[in-house]
Amino acid sequence: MRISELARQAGTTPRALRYYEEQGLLRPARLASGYRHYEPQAVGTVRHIQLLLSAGLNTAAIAEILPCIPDDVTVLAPTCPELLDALAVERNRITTSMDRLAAARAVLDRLIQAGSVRDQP
Amino acid sequence: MRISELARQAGTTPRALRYYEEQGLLRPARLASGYRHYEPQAVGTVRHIQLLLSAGLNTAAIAEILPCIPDDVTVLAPTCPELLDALAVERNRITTSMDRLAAARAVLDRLIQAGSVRDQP
DNA sequence: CTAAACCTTGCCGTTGACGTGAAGGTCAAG
DNA sequence: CTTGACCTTCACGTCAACGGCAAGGTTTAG
Repeated sequence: MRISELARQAGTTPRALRYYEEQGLLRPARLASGYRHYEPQAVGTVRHIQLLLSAGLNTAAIAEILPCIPDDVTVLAPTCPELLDALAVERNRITTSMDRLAAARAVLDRLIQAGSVRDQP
Repeated sequence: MRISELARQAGTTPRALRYYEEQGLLRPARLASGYRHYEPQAVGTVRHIQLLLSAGLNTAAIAEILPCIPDDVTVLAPTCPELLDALAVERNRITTSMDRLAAARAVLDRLIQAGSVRDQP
């Protein structure tokens, strides 16, 4: 498939896909015309990228982790053991972020609570 | 207290505090010399700002919400009812972020699991 | 065969929360 | 009274993940 089709199926833009390639996250084949050619499994790969990006990982971290994520999401292939540390680091980062989000949400919850109670004294 | 002392106590930098003021989050008094003068409670305010920033709120949203957060965190003063919508919007944003983080962490967990199992077949 | 709809590389623009000097005023210690 | 550690206001720089546009090549429908 070509870049626009992949973008459509993965819910992103061609520009983003070229950026991912520039960052070493994707390595599409090239047609004789110079056009990028993607395998169907690239859809899943891009979805993984987006997921990890939305979790606050940067492209460098994803580039390190991505090779360990198998094409078939349901079958976890033997991953790279030497990356366990990196994985743990990112896992901890995510947990820390979640804790901060929970704390911030608690503050908002208390404000919402106080505001709502005011309407029903 | 002056700006560097506040920065120290709140765990940030003078530059950030000036930025917060520029964005309308802080309104310190001024000495005759032109120096900014902060009340001790500003420490808590800055901590709230940092918390909300780390939760993904931007300074505009915080500027809207911050006036509703009382100095004494344990005593929730009557808040501004007209901001309940804005509060709910941010709350939902946070919840969405937490969900994404959880999903990403689950992916990492499965990779870590697969990697660890490999060492104990 | 031509026009529309793709694709390519290249390169500058954007957004948010600051960092980093520069040029100068202020204050406490010796 | 001077030195050094503060402080002030500009104002430009940074970083990440793209957006957008230009100038050109390719493919496909009619």
